[in-house]
Parts: sequence; C-alpha cells; structure tokens
Amino acid sequence: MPELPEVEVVRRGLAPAVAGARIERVTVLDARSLKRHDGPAEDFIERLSGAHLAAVVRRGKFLWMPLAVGETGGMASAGRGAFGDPVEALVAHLGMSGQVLLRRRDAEVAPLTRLIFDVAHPEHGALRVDFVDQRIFGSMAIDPLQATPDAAAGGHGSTLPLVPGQVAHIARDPLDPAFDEARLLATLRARRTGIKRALLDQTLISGIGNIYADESLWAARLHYDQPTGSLSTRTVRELLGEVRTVLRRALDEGGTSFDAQYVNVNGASGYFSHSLRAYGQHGMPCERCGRLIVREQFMNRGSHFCPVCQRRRPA
DNA sequence: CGTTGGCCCTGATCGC
DNA sequence: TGCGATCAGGGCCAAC
Repeated sequence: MPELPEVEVVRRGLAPAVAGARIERVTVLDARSLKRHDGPAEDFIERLSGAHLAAVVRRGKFLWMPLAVGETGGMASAGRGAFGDPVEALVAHLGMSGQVLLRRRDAEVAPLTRLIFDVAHPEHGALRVDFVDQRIFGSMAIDPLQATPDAAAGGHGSTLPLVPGQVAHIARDPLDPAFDEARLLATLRARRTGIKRALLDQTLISGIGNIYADESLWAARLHYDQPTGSLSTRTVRELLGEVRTVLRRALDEGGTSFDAQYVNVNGASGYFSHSLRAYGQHGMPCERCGRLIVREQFMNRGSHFCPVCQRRRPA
C-alpha cells in the first residue's frame, strides 16, 4: 500500500528519467485507470502526445508531472505565466496497488499494466513508463494547475507555487516545510472523532495510510480511537514527531513492501516491512512490553495495537 | 459543515 | 481438482 515514503521513492526514481522528457506515445490498455481524467481516453492520449514533462512533484500520496510550456506548445499570451510556467499536469495516484515502472522500450509488458508511456529523454534516450495497477484504485489524469493559497511550493520536487485542482484540497504532508501545524492542532481540538481517523484524513494531514498510522500510534502509545479533543498540544506534537520519524525511517529503507504489491520504479522491492512494530504484527509480542499485539476492525480496516501500551486514556 | 458508512475493484489465498 | 468466499484499503460521495 503506497503511502508517503513509497510514493516519494517512486518520485525520486522517476524524476531523473522523465524531467525534460518528451512523451512520444501513450497507450491506454484499460480506460478505468483514467477515471479521474475529465474526458475520454482519446483526449488523454491526444493531449499528452508530444508533451514535455517538466518535473515530478509529490504532495502526500499524490504525484504530478507539470507539462512544460515551450515556444511550440500553448505559450501563455499574458501575465506572469508568459515564460513557460506550466498550466496543467499529469496527475497520478497509486491507490492501493499502483506501481510506476521504468523500463527499456523493448521490455516485456507486465500483467495488469493499464497505461504505457513511451518517452524520450535528451540524456537517457528512449524509455518506457508503465502504470501497473491490480485493483484499479489508482488512476492518472490531466488536470489544470492552480496557485497555492500560501504561495509556497505546491509539493516536494518543484519550487513552483502550483498544485493540480484535484490535489488542492489535500493538506500538506508533515515533511513539507510549509506544513501548517497550527491548523492541525486547532482542528484536532475541535473535532469529535478518533485520532486514527484524523491521521487518515488527507485534508488534515496527508501521506499517512493504514500502515504508518498504526506504526505512529504505537510509537506514541496512543489508542486508535482516542478522541482527538482529549489530546494535549504536547501529546499531538509528540505524535507528530513520531509520524515524521516513522515516515523518514521508511523512506531511508526504501518504502514498505508486501508480496511485491509495491515495487519502486526499477522493480525492486522496498524493505521497511522488516521494521514494522504494529502493522501486521498481531499475535506477535509487543517490542516494549511483550503483550501480544492485537488486530481489530476499524473504519473497514485492520487496526493493530498493543492492548497494554496503547490504552485509551481518560479525557 | 462535521461526521460517518458504504462503495469501488480484482488477484491471491484459503477452505471445503 | 474446482470453485466460491474472503481479504486488502485510499479516496470519494451520499446521507444524516
């Protein structure tokens, strides 16, 4: 399940190969992978063919590649954008099972490949970018870029203060220098919901999915359904610190991988799964106290926690 | 508006 | 051996 670290690994792998590359051909094997695209597959293909990708940017679990505006392509006629600020981007979300694979042009097409981009890079030559997605919760789309309200960079990977419309409602992630911690603190105080639900709410804080939510809550010794309004500012800050630590550590280890659901752009698996303390550890002893980790259903997901270390605290 | 529950989607795995 | 049931969950949207 690609979350922030896995998506960042993809971004880092993809950026050198596609920034500055020209899309020569687009093949749509399954139009369901374009469900976020506002238009038919033909429109997607036509608008991307010949386009240049300027960068690979990430906010939370979303990736986007701004389409470069050059002398031959839709030059803005007035205003600040006249010198090539991109106006739209190729947006990607990996969903549950999405992968972006960087391949040689003649490489075999993997099963469950939904989209294929033949690209040409000035240094790296002819390459292929394959979008593989078993469960089709992920998708790609062309989406207009808009200004960020805080004028900070839209995401990691570009300094431009632009963000796709589809991503505008997604909060900045906790590794973003412009992350609004005060806003999160205020919202958590006012909300009447559990802390894990809040951690998974991408409009409050982005990039966290089920795995890193469970890992962060274990590290902070918090129960998943602890009411957010009962948490002190200090406790929330500590939790946020654990979130950042867990995300950074996973990033250092190349992301989490399970039965090859996730592979990075070269097809190699990440290995954060060796470092999990809570997620998937039900039946195993807690590393702090030895009590067996349990798994409960919550929000149609599994929640893994230590019944001793992570007791619900009184309000 | 805040909050919550349900739905989408399919390959792998399991049990009978 | 074959086949149906079960499982995984991010994002979005209807409904209260």
